[in-house]
Amino acid sequence: MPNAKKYKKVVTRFSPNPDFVLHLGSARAIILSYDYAKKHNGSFLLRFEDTDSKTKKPKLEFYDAVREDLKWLGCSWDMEFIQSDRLSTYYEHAQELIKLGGAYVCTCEREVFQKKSRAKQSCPCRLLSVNESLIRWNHMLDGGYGEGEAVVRVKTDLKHPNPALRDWPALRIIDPKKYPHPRVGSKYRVWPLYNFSTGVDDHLMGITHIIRGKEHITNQARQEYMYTHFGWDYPETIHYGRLKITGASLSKSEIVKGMDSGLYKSWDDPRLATLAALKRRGIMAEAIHSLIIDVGPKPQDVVLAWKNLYAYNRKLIDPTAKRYFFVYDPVKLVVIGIPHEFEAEVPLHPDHPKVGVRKFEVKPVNRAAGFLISRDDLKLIEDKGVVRLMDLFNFKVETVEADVVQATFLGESYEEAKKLCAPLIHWIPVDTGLSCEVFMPDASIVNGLAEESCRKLMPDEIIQFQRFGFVRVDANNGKLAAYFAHR
RNA sequence: GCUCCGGUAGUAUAGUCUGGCUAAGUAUUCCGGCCUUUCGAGCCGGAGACCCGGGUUCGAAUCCCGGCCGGAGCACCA
Repeated sequence: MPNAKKYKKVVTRFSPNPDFVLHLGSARAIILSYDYAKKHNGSFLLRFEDTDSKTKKPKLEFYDAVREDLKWLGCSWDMEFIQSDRLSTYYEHAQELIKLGGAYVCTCEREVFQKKSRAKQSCPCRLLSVNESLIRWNHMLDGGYGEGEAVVRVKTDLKHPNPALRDWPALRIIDPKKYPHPRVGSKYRVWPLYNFSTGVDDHLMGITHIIRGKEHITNQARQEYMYTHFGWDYPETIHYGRLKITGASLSKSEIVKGMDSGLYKSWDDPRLATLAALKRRGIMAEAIHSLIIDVGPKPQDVVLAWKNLYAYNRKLIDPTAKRYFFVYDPVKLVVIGIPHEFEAEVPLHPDHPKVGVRKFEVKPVNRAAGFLISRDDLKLIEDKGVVRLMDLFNFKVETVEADVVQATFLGESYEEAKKLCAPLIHWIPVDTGLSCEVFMPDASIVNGLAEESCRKLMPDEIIQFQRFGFVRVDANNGKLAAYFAHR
């Protein structure tokens, strides 16, 4: 953290446009900003940057979605601002800046201005007196100009090598009838552009450290001209690179496209790396937190592997996730020669016996009993010949057909199974089980039966289906719906 | 095209500013072994990297130059 000691109190902010949901990339800005503020006993602000009702139109639903994601991440904010409530503040500062000679109202057509700017020449509007500029400014406010007819420009250096920095636009007119704002409707016609509102707000709100993506590096250079006009000091900045995760798009336009085309049904589709999707899959906020902190704020781009995130998450959930049997794509297993009834007790967590057990009753009829096992295990069974049902007994395979395996009881001893190198498989008694579908990360669905004791699972619980993977319970009413997290 | 920025193992990261203390540390992944009534966890071991080429220097991942590759910006978007 650069120069943290220079400031009485560190203040950081997260400033999203509420036109989209938050994703793993957003988490970088949020967590770094939040953590740095808290580490220095400072405060963390949330500021909605909703000043464009035309091309990046905010949507009401996203204000709350952002708040919820932030809370979920554990990054509570000390103050909240919404830029569409602050238009009068921007107007005051625009007027002041014009008075200071640091800005002017430009009525040139865009192409005309660009041509002049590229030639490093001043446009005629720049040469107007402060008074004339102020008259034009009032004209913007009172409706004398239509959309696109006038813009406030901040004076910079016309000879700056980067043409993007030359006299950048600060406020423009949006037709309030055509493009009403979702919060304030058609009340305002003059709206600040990003660099103006952000620059003014960062100063007014006492932001000391800005942590944001490197796409804002040139914006800093732009804003510094304005800060100089006002006589303000620019905050410390950290610009980090893009964060990507293999296989999942974090690009807004691509995700929106997928939503529009119906490819994704919702913002928390398991294929997406939105915070909502990760949450639904049972990725803990703390896992994302550790990951982001470890990745840090370097300017390099980062392409994460999912396994990396999973490793953080597994460390968190493995100690507490209860274990259950889930037989996917079930196949019947009939075992004959069973000498007596069994009541199997299977620990809910192998490393923590105190958590308790689940019980299974096996009552053979004519010394025979039926079970359901996963089709995946068929090959294993055929290959090995001798297999153990976990925490129950060993059997010898007689025949393996497409939908049923015939077998003979071999013994109860676990030691014997070990000696015979018998593989251990999970199972449930036939005619029991809770219908269950697991939503996989690729949006496919695995159907099967979860053991009876899963009936009492509550939504949001993160459990492990043994030999299958960790899942988060999404819904459980007569039928279990779960989202796959990872192995 | 112009203006910037960056390139350490499969992935991520430490070290780079202030050259030697590091025959490059850590996490994860992968492989092998141990343990374990899960293909989970744990334990032990192993494999694996400084983009390339010059230069400065007694000595360079660290400094300089060139190349290559990647990224960002060049909106009356944020």
